[in-house]
Amino acid sequence: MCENFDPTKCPTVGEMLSRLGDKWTVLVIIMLSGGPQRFSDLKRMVVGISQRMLTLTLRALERDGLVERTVHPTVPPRVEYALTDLGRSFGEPIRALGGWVFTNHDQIQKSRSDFDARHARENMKLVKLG
Amino acid sequence: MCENFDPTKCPTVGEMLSRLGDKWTVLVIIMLSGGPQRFSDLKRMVVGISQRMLTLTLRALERDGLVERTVHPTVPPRVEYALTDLGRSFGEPIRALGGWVFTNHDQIQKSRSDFDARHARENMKLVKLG
DNA sequence: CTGGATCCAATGGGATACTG
DNA sequence: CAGTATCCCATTGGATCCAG
Repeated sequence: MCENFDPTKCPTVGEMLSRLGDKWTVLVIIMLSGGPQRFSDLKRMVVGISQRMLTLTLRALERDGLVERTVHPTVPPRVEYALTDLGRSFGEPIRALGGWVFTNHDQIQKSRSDFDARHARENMKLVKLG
Repeated sequence: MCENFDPTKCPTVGEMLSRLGDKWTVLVIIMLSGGPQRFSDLKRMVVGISQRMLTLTLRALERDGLVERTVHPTVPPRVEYALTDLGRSFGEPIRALGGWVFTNHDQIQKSRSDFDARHARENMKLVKLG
């Protein structure tokens, strides 16, 4: 991947992969792909996320320019988060990845259960009893 | 991503994303994309990886059916790792992702430095001195 | 050479309480 | 409502030692 391109850009690839690999980023992006959302609405939509992690996730996405944060100076405060053009374009490779997993899901699952079965048999030998 | 597809497959998407987000998986896949490699060769190619993490990474990839492990019963032992067809096809969405980061690298970096500059200014206010 | 077992430090992330 | 600060636990990953 880095062979044909500027190697100095490779660390950024690693950083974006780490971001994708964290527990919440992709879910938040998916939820925002339907349109802007308020903080508390996102918290409700992304089931299981904590206040803290939603804040951290949104800050990271904002810093990378994938999400735009808009504060409406009303009372009570109203803050909206929306995908930027960059954020929306990011959805494309993500969907490609998701599509790959969907199409190959069964093969992956079969491979896993086969592997686990093989490994279980190997462990049986060591027990020698039971 | 999950809207139009079988929702039971979504956890697998999360698992594969976590795998991609770990520190070594993508690098190992890239190194194997040129052809089969021995354990110690991989350890040399993937600079900085520990024995332990190379083992864990390869096991995970083998379990998912992306990598095939072949033991040649010689002495000293010779073990080769190769991408399967599934593993090679996985490279496609990964490259798409990498390509996206490469093309948008500068915009991401600019967004980050802008964000950091803004945030630095905000923090200055709190210091009130210096 | 391949890789399992163990110990340890760093990080990720949840629960809770508090603020503007 | 939209966060920030703190505490705490689970997981990740590096270093090292050991074995087939």
